[in-house]
Amino acid sequence: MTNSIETRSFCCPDHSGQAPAQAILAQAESRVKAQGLRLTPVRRRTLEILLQAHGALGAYDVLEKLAADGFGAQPPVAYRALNFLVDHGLAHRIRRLNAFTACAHPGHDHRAAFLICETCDSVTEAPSEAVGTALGKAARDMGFELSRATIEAVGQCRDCRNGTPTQQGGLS
Amino acid sequence: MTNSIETRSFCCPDHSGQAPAQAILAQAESRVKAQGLRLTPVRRRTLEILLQAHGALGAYDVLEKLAADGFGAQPPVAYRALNFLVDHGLAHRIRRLNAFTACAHPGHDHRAAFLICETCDSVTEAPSEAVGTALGKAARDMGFELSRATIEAVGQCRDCRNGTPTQQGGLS
DNA sequence: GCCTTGACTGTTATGATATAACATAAGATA
DNA sequence: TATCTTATGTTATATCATAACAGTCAAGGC
Repeated sequence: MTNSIETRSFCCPDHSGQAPAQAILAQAESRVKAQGLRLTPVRRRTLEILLQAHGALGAYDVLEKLAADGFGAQPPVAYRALNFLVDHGLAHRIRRLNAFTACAHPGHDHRAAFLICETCDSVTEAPSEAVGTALGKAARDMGFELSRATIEAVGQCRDCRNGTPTQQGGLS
Repeated sequence: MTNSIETRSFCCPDHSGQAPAQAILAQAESRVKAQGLRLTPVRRRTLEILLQAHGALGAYDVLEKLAADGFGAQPPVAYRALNFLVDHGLAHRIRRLNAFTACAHPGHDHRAAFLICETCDSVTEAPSEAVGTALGKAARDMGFELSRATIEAVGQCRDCRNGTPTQQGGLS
């Protein structure tokens, strides 16, 4: 493996270094507090785990890491923390993978679209204003009032198309 | 329950009568045969079950009905048939619901978007050319080559917004 | 301070969804 | 019919997710 952090540019550019993750954590902390909620140790650690992962993690992967850190070792521990993060815009659920990923752009509400690479399993959040607009229109044309949407694309990421596939499924 | 078939106009208009379902089955038969494949009894019956359902059905719901008809009663029986239908464009998988629904427009390949009503659980296939185009562009801008996508919207359907909610989760 | 209250965590138990692996049967082809 | 391929059925197990309840902790009122 010759993958320096620099060669893995496609997946999670925002997470690659230490600083951005710290920044996101701090941002999450204040954002959550502003809503009168608490970023408790489990929740904070869960977010850290997601931020450190390049790609999405299953709930049981997260659970394993939480348990190793001394938190509870039963599924509800992980699911509760993950659902909290998802409910408050700090993480996303990737349904196709039965997995979760940290939100790359917390702080502003947004419709998210995900690009899932079949070769390296990376999951990238793509800007999706236009997609959301188109979907909203299609729904409205059918008399449907849209509240939220899941948009997940499967294909091949830039790096893998360029012949520099990297294994990014787990922690870095 | 006073729901005549007519009042349930939002969900699956194409499936509501007997004739369209028969037409879709016939179309499926020839389409599959043209590809050198077979629409075997389990597969055919599975498609019928999906066509008769207003809304999406879970694999175990389908399995139960198949078993009642004398087919195998173990999960792989249902999953194999369902996966066959999905792989050949005769059904769709609704990931948010862990469920399956018959394709409303078989015969032409298309990107499908689904509108899932939170009130009555109906699942409607919406035209999604524009959504697909927007998503394709967003992906291309990130160097991602898109092969297929899951687009699922959650909200409230026309009937439920108009105050005529109907229970449409299962068979008619 | 300390007590109440509500939110959070941990645990047990179970439910729901999905697939691997292998044996048998049915269709197609020569 | 012999053979090959595809499909079906079964057993067993993997994987994902939640209900329900008991104990714990933090914040605000007294």
